[in-house]
Amino acid sequence: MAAKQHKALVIVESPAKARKIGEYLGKDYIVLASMGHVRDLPSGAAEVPAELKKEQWATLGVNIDQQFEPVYVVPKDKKKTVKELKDALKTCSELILATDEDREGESIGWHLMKLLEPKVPVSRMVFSEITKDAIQKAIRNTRELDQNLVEAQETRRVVDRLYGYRLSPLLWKKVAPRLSAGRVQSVAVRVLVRRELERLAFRKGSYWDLKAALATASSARFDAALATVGGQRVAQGRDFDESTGRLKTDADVLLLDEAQSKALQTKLEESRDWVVSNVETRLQTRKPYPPFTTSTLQQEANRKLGLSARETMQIAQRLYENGFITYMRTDSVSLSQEAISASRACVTNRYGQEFLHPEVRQYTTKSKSAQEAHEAIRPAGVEMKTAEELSLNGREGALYAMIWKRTVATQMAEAQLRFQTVTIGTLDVEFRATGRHVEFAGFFRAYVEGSDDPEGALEDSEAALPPMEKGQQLTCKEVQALAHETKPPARYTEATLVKTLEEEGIGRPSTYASIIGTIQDRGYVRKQGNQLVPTFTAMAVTKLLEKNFSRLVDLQFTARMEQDLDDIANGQAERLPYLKSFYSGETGLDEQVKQNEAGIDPREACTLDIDGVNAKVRLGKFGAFFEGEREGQLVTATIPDDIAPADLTNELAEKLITQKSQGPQSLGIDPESGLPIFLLIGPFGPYLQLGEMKDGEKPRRVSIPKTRDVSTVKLEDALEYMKLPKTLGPHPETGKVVKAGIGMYGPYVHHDKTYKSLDKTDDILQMTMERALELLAQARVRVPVAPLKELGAHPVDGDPVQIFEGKYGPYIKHGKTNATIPKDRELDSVTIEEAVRLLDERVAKGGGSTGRRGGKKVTKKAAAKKAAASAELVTPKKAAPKKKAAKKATKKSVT
DNA sequence: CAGTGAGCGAGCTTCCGCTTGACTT
Repeated sequence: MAAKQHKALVIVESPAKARKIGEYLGKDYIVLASMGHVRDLPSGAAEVPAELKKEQWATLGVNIDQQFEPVYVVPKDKKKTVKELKDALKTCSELILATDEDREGESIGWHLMKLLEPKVPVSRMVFSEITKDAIQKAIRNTRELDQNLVEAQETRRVVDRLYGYRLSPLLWKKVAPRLSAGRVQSVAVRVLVRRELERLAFRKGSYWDLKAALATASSARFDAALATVGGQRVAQGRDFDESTGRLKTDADVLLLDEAQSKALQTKLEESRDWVVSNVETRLQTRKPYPPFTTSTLQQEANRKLGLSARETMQIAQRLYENGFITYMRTDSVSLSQEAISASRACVTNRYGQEFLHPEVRQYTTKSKSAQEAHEAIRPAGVEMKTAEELSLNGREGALYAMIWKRTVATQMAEAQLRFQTVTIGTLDVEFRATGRHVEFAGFFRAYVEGSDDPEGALEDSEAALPPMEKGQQLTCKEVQALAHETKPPARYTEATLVKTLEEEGIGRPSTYASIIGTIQDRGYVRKQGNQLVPTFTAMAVTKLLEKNFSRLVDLQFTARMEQDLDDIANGQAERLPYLKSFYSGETGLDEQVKQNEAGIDPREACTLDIDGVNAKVRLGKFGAFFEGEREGQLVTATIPDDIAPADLTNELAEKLITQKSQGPQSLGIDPESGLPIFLLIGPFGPYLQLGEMKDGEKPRRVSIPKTRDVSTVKLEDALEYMKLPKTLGPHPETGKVVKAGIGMYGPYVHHDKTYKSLDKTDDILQMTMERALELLAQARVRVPVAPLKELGAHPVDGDPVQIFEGKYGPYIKHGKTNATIPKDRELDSVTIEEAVRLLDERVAKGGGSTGRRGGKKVTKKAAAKKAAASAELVTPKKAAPKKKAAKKATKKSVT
C-alpha cells in the first residue's frame, strides 16, 4: 500500500553532501549518495559474467572486436548502495541526478539511470557550491544528461583499461609477476627513475669562497660574500656541470681552491680599506597564493606538517564530514561569493582595514586538465572560525589552520618588500651583501608559504642591511674561507611528485594519494624518510617501456589524450576512431604488445647497465644482484635492500662480488667448540653462524642488530653475540631470571612473561641488569581482559568459549577465532551451541582467525586474500617480497 | 629466522577514478 508520495529522489556522490543538500531542499526531496561510481568494468576474472568468461577479451572487460563495447558490472561493495537507491526510487515520482559537474560525475549519473531504469521523469542538476541559494537555484534549472561527456568518460575508462591490462601481463612475462603498468603510474615511476639516473650521473664539484663580516660605524655586523677577484666572477654551484663535476666550459669564472682562498683570506684580513662601491635597491610586491586545491594542500601539508598525501586526505575527510571545510578533492582555486565576503569580513575584524585588499581577489585555475566541479578547499560556512574557536587540535587543527590562513590571506593586501644589494670593494676584490626588508607585511601577517609560524617568518625575513651609501667606509671584523660542494638534484618527495604530476595534468585530485600508494605497493618505489626512491625493478620496467612503448610513457601522453577527450565531449570527435587509433592497426597497442611479447628477451629486460659500474645489475626473484666475474667464474652477489640505484659505485660492486667469491669469511675460531664463526648475510640481514652447515643439522645462528655497523664486528664481539640469549641474573623482586637476546623483532630483554625491545641507543652486548630492569619497567603490562561472559568448554577441544567486549561491540572468542554476535542479539541468551555455530561459520568464511602479528607470510596471505575477495583463493606459494600488505607488515622485516 | 637469482604447474596477478565504511585483540 505504498501510496506513492510525490517526492523527488536526488542522488549526489557523497553522503556528507547529501545531508547538507537535504537540509536545503526540505521534505519534498529524498537526497541519497551513490558513493562514487556504481558500475565499472570487471576488475578481474572473478567479476566477469559467466557467459563471457570464454571470450578472448573477457578479462579486459572490453569487447575489442565489437566497437570496444564495455562490460559493466556492479562491484560487490556497491550492491548494497544500488539496492538502497532502487528501493528509494520506488517511493518517488521524480529522479534528479545531482552528481558532480565533471566528466566522471556525468558518467555516474548516466550509469545510475541505466541501473535504476526509472519509470519517472529524470533530470540532471548541477551546482558548484553548496549554499541554500545555489542549491535552490540549481534545482529550478535542471538539464538533460550530456551524452557526449558520458562518452568521453567511457573513452577515458577504456583507454586506461587497455593500457593497464595489456601492458601489465607483458611485464609479468618479461620482468616479474604482479607488476603493473598504467597511464598514470608508469609516468610517475618514470619521473622518479629519470631523477635517479641524473643522480647516478652526477659528479661532485667543489669550490671555495670567502665570507666577510662587515660593519658600519654604528651598525651590528653583517655578512657579505666574495663576488669578484680582479674583475672576474668567482665560481658558484651553478657554474658546475652536474654530470662531470667540472666547471661548465662556457663559464668565464674564477675557480678558487683551498690554498688560493686561504691566501686571499690572509691578504684581505690585513686590508683596512673596505668601501661601499654600489648600492642597489629594488621594491617588490608579493601577492597571496591561491586558495588550496587537493594538490597544493597535499604539498603544503607534506612540507609544513610532514604528512603524507594519504594522511592529509584522511584528516581532510574528517574535517569535511564534520562540516569544517568544503570538499577536499578539487582542482579549482575559485572561491564562492560566500567565502570571499566571509574572508573579507574576517580580515577587517582581525587585522584591520589596512590589511584588506581593496578589491575582491578571485583566482583562476591555470591547469588545463582541471574540471572544476567544486570550489577551492576552504573553511566551510560564513563564519571563518579559527581552529581554536572550533576547538580543533592535533593534526586536524594544524591542517585546518593551514586552510584557514590560506583562505583568509587571499583577500589580504599585497606584501611590500625592499631588497638591497650592496657591493663592497677592497684591494682588487668585490664582496656582495643582500638584505631584505618587509616594508608592509600585508598577507604575510596571516600566512607565509612553507613556514609554520608567520610571526617568526616575518622576523627571519627581516634580514635587512644597515643603511649604507656609496663611498662609505666599512670595517672588516672577520674573513672566513669556506669550502663548498655541489649537490646532486634532490630526489622527489610526495609533495614534489604530486606537484609535477598535476603540472603535467597526470592523475586527478582523488588519485594523487593513491598513486603514491600504488607505486610503493608494486615495489617500484620505497620511501626513505621523505624521499621517494625508485627501486631496481622501477629502473628495469621504465627501461622496457621507454624502449618499446615510448609514446605511452611520454609525459605528454595524458595531455594529448585529454585534448581528444575534450573533442569528444564537445561533440567534435567520436570515441570509436580514437580508440581504434589507440589500440588497433599497425601502430596500435595490440600489435605493439604482440610484437614485444615475441621480441623482448626477459633476461635482457631484467639486466641493467649502470654507468660507471663494471658488473651487471640483474633482477632476480629475491631482489637485485650484481653479476660479475672472478677467475673466469660467474659470481652473483645480492645488493642490500637499502642501497638505492644512485648509490651504486663500482667499488661497492667489486667489494660485494669479491666477498661472495671468497665464500663465507670466518671471523676466527670459537675457542670453546673449536668451530669457525662466519659472518653471513641472509634475507633478514647480517648474521653470525657457528660452524658449517651440516646435513639436517642447523648450526647455531644469531642476528646482528640493525643498529650495529657490521664492518666493526670482530671475533671478540662475535663470540659475545653467540652467547645470546644470556642470563643477566635473578630479578630482584620475583627472583625469576632476566635474559637478554636477539629475536625476530631485534634485541630484547625478557623476564617472566614480559618481553621488551631495546632502544636504538642500547647495545645488547653492554646490557646490564640495571638497564634491563629499566626497560622492563617501560614494557606495556598486558592486563588480561576479563571476559564479559563464560559460555563453557568447546565441544571439540574443551577450550573455553568466551564473550569479550571489542572495539565494535561484543564478540565470541575461542582460541584464536573470533566471531561477531549479531547486532540485535541479547548477550545473555547466547548459548554455547549458538556460539559454536557462529564460530564455525566464521572459520568457514575464512580469514579472521589469523593473528595480525603472527607469522609474516600468514599476514600477507590473509591480506592478499581479503583483497582478492574470493573465498577459496589459494595464494601462490611464491613469496612476493613487496605486496599489498607490505605497508602494515614492514615492521616485521626488522630482523 | 637464513644463502637463492630456478625444474614441474592451475589459475591468478593488472588499470584509473569516483566515493565510504569495512569489521573485529
